[in-house]
Amino acid sequence: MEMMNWEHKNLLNELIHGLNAAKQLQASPSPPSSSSSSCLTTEMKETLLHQIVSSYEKAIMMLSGSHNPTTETAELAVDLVANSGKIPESPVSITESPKSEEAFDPNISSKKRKLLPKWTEQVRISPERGFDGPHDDIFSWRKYGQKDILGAKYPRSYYRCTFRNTQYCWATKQVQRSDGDPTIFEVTYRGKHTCSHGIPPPPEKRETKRKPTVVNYQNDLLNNLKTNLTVRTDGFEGDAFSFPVTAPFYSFESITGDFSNGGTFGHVGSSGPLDFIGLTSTNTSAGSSPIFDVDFPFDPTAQIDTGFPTFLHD
DNA sequence: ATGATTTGACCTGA
DNA sequence: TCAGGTCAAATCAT
Repeated sequence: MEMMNWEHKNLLNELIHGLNAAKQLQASPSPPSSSSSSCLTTEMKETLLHQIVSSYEKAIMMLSGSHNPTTETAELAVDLVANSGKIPESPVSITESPKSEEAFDPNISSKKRKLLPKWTEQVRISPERGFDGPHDDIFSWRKYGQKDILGAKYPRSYYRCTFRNTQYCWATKQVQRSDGDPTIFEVTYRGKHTCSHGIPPPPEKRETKRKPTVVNYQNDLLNNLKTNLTVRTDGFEGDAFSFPVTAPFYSFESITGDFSNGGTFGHVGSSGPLDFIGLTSTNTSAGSSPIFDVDFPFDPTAQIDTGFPTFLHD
């Protein structure tokens, strides 16, 4: 197959990923009652919905290279499910947050900071590549501390958003290497990014050309994807699907297009109600990757209007 | 020169 | 009091 660049592959993977989930959702008859065993459960639909939204967000983020709509959209997805008849148990380990205007408060108190949404991801690195730790999201972090934790074999590292002082972005993350499996890093994020990820707010709203810094982030992401990693989202309470607010993560084999082995993609857990997320579920067969023969109906390098709430504030 | 990281000191909440 | 989280001066990297 002709070499397709990483960005295209990732985009295709995400779009196909979302499409698969959407198809499953579509194929599921809406149950008149809760009796049929062939129908997806509400939890399964919820997971599918998250999957769809997540995939499209990731694809959009790759294309736009800009902001991060994920949390808002995750909340929307949860709302949609809730409105369809069931109030889901929180599928994302995010605690309620103060509203967004507080995120821009340069004098946000430590108490308020503690109320910022918090969630955890487990990131597996490839030890043979000599990777020290996860460097795996599009955001720009500055390390501000490291601490030995009682009973933990490895120290915990503390990072904050690079744009904390310039854009009052209060997002932080902690990285803790797992005692049991040193190839796994537990990354705890706190707070949504309110920054524009290095892009100075444009003088005119929208219609902005992508800045070189964004390209760098995307290149970084692609490099990381090449060198890294598999993300496990199976460590969460119950069988919830995690909604990372940060960059998309992939297993290496997904990116290289080899799905013949069962193709893990993002959610590789087997404990959840669904194990459909691998791309083998549809029109892939061993030894071939027909999904890569799809034409791009648009210019993937073009800036697009995502329609999501943005960080391009006045 | 500038920005990032390191690391001991300090702060805070349980 | 102590563990976890943050600050900030010193140091390092570019």
